[in-house]
Amino acid sequence: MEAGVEATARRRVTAADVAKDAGVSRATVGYVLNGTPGQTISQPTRERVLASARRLGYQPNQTARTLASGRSRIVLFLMPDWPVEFRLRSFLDAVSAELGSAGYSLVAHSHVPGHGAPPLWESLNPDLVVSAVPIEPAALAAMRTSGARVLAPDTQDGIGIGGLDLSRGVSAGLEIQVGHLHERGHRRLVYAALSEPRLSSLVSARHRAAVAHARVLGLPEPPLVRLDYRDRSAVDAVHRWHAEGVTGVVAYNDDAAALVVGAAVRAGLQVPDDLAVVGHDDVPLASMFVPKLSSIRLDTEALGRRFAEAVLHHLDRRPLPDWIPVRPLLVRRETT
Amino acid sequence: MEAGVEATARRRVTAADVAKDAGVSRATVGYVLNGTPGQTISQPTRERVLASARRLGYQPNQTARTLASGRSRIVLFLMPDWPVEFRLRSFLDAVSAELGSAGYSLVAHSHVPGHGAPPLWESLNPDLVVSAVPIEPAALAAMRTSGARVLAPDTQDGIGIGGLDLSRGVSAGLEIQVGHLHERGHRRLVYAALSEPRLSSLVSARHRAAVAHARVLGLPEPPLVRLDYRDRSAVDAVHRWHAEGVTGVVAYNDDAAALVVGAAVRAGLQVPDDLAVVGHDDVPLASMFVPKLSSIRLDTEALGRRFAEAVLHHLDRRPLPDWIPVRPLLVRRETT
DNA sequence: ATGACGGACTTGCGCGCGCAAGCCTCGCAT
DNA sequence: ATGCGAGGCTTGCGCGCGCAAGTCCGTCAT
Repeated sequence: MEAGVEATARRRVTAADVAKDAGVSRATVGYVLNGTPGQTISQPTRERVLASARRLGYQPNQTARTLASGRSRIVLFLMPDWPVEFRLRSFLDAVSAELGSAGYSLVAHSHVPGHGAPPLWESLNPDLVVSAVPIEPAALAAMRTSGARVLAPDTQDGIGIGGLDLSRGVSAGLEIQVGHLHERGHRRLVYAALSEPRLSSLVSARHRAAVAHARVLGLPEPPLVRLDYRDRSAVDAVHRWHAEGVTGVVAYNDDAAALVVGAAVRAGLQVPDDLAVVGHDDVPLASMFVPKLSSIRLDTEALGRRFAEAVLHHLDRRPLPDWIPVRPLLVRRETT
Repeated sequence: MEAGVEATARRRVTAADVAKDAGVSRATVGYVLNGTPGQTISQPTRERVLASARRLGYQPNQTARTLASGRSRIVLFLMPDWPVEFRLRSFLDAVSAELGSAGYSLVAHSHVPGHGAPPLWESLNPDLVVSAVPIEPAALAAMRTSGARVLAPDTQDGIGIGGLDLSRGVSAGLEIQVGHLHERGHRRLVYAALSEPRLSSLVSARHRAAVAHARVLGLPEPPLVRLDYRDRSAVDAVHRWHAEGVTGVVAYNDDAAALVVGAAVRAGLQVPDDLAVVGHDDVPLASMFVPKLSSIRLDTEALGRRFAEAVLHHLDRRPLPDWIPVRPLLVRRETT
């Protein structure tokens, strides 16, 4: 670490410095640099200001700007403490890129309940808080009184977000999972998930969707089974299913699918003949597993772009455009 | 969405409102609420102020506070666009919790190069930017002139952070991987990674560490092999290794290990007799795979706590305590 | 010559807060 | 009676910026 840096740490350059340097008033600097409409600035002055700003390395202080204008150009995206696997990641990247080109910064944050950190929405003063999960009324009130607009799902069920129905895409994926097993001749199904407490709300929401679609197809309702990869629960479950005549497993995600398939293989069952399994998310691992996992792939990038678009509409208080669903894709491999 | 909310959206309550309500000056409100040392406030006044604040639901405006005090109590953690898998996640959670209890908010952000979003450090005005990867001089200068202190690794190599040598833990893991294979009698090793461009800097750093440790043990240098799960590269590699007498694979992470093991099984090789594989990270999947993957587990939570502690020291400009390394753990399963 | 008008700026207030410095009012020592 | 110091507040400035409302001056129609 060079020592000179600290010495150079003089006061940061403000608009006043630029003004003095360019021989104009501070307001003029603001008008030039912001291109404020309705203000006419002569070309020579404009150039002098721009030259001074560049020369001094002027960086507007966003904090002051936020205070003065009342807008921070920050969007806070609140998630439950989901594991951020790579699809969610590419979703966030897409959202971030899209919002970025409109001048907004996305801050994605996983809220871990009950660790006494100061709430992020207070420090950030975001223009908009988008939450993927319902927010307790108290916290919601706190956000609103702190000036932010909040977009959160109203139902307990899902990850629908305000007008933006993300859960549509999810339930569509489920319909494909269930439909695929049905089509392959499986009648008795179960819904399998890892006993990961952080995901339990999502799990039960999806399970409900699975039940609903099974009913539509005239199948018996698939029970929800939570498995733990640290014990024998998966192996036991597989044996039980085999005895009971269950032949199809709808997995919450590819991890759950892998666990089931692994247990089945170890139990000596034939996959997919004795037991067929469909995962969800199509993580890279799905195609490395032996046997390769059938799964559902969502175009999360497209989803992210759509989502960002909707967020931008919301920021401008424009009515939301029609939500064109992003169709999930079935990737058929060796487990069905 | 209830309609009443918008109507209720009156101006947010400020310290001035509280002052008026309590019949004191605005400064007094500040002194009471901040417990400013060196200011004596009588008990009755203090209680009146606290009561008013509570009654009105006063929330200090952090933006104004940041502007006035010059400190935002935000720490920005910059990562390359690593896939945020679950170990990194638990690391971040631990850091966040630890910083939170000291009144700081952690904002973790993956910088995706070249998407034209406004840089986050400007909007956030963080007290400290901690970067896991080296920062280009230009960006570093920009951060510093915008007032933030910056902690970034000086070497090109790794994820060492300022004085906090995270890379120590990593290379320790590698030594265990290489040492374990060596101990099991393997002499010709390769270092296998996924051809994920986002990880390439980490991959080459770790590969160098693997080479270094192999040399220490008197083994030939393990070459770096990048595999792609979307093509036949893994299967081809496995065949080649078998022909060349390579019997041990040090994998960059469990994904890479899974890919190699899967390819070996499909090629009809015996794991671990023909080919032994050690992964890294011990993701849940590692114990679900067939065969179960041997792997390295890092206590990322402990690592996170240590790290946060170091960050706090830095924030207070206290000298860093001695860095006690967090020892990685070898989890031996079926692939070695 | 007079005024209206618009271009090209400047003055100044406000955002909400932290904090230094000032101002009373007591009680108590002299 | 006077001085004095401390407790308990208030006044007021500054943080850096956006933006409304001036001010000044040259031009052009009347």
